[in-house]
Amino acid sequence: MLLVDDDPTVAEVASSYLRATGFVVEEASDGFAALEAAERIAPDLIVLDRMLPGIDGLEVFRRLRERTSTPVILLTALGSEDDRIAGLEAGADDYLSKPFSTRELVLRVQSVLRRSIGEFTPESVLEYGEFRLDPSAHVATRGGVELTLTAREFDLFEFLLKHPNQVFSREELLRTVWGWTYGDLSTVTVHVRRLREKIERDPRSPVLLTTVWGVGYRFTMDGAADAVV
Amino acid sequence: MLLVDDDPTVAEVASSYLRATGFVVEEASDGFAALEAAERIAPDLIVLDRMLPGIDGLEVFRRLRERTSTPVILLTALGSEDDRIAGLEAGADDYLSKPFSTRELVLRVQSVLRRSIGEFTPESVLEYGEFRLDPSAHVATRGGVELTLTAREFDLFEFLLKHPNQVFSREELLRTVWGWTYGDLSTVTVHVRRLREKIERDPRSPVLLTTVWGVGYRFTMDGAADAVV
DNA sequence: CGCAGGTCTTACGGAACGCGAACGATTCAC
DNA sequence: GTGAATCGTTCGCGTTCCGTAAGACCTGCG
Repeated sequence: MLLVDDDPTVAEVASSYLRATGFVVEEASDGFAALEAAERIAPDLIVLDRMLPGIDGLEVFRRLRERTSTPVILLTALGSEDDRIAGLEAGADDYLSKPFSTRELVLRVQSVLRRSIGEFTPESVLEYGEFRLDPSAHVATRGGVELTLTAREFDLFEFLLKHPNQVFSREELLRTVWGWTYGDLSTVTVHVRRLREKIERDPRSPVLLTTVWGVGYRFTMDGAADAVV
Repeated sequence: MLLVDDDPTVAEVASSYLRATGFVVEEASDGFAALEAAERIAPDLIVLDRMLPGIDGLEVFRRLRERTSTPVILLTALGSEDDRIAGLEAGADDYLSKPFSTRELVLRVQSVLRRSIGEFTPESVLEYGEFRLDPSAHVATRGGVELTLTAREFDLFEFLLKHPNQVFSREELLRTVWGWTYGDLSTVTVHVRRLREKIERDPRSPVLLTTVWGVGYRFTMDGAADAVV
């Protein structure tokens, strides 16, 4: 997969998450590099920012279309419906407006790939200890017992499971899981609490989803039943 | 393949994309040229715009049907006027509403061709648990008992049966089952409700076709007769 | 021990969402 | 032409979820 975005932050967050999902991601930061890379690696999918230095994203898109039929997801700064229509008319396969959550991006990517290639997508089921999480079915279980998570809780849990033993600040979580660039950090706090309520044996003293004081949160599997994959 | 559209932009983008995919594409920009070309080159598939100068697309379609059984994909401008999509369902092999992504078009083209070639392979019957669904005969049964589904309900059910244990957003269903690029999402809601009315033991508390709050719908077979997978 | 900043808990209002029912419009069968 | 059937839409209602605010609690440090 080829990811084209001139904003290093967006590129880094998005690509790391896509990689964690199982995709092989190549990056490009401008139009020329994008065209060159598309030629070189022949990706099965291209995520393309509309606003690019040098050649405009749409122009890059047109040139791509001249020689290949690779699916393209278009990213744009402002999410107006007009842009969406324009993008679709130009032939983009899908469309996403910034800022977007990583979940949204992965969903679109999978949807497009599912349509173009078939059933296969790298992310099938996520397993970690006694936890099992199936994003496509949106089902989470602990030891076979289903956990009823809300959409946000599911996203948060999914992200943490994909990046275990790693500390994330509230800002980071807000950016990657929520897709916000700013916002009330207590939103994260509360959702972490609610998630704990559902996955921890004793939510009062968390073992899995722990607080790293002054830094953020971390998901770990310390428990005895650590038959990790 | 014959592509008929009076809009040069659409024709150019679509045809170049189809060619990049590997099809041999002939173009026509009005009804007469379309009929003439259809006669001359005997294409294996025709993509036909509904709105055409001179003879209307529908009229072209009827005349085509008089002398040949070439598969036809109809392009319609949604919302522009009273579209008789429902009535065309019987006649056209598929239809797509503008604006559409070119990839969507390619997918439909491939699907139609696959169908027209493998038309006589009787193993297109879909079975899942106690459900049995025969797309070619348009008959659905549950435990041998026939379910009287409408066209839309059948399409929806067919899609869900083909992709069990997977969540689909309303938007996704609208695009894949209805062939719309955008539209009223409550359309999906209502049809899901109607379908539930016919396949669920207790439609009030669905077991098979469940709602995933904030995400979409999912078809699952939890029931006892689960000899699947 | 007391303070300050960070974290947890609870509660609440608004918004989003899904559901049900019903209504025209249209089509098809007779 | 008439009536039944299908389909897409609309509206009101109840529910669920989410984000924020406010206070209590905890941790680290002087």
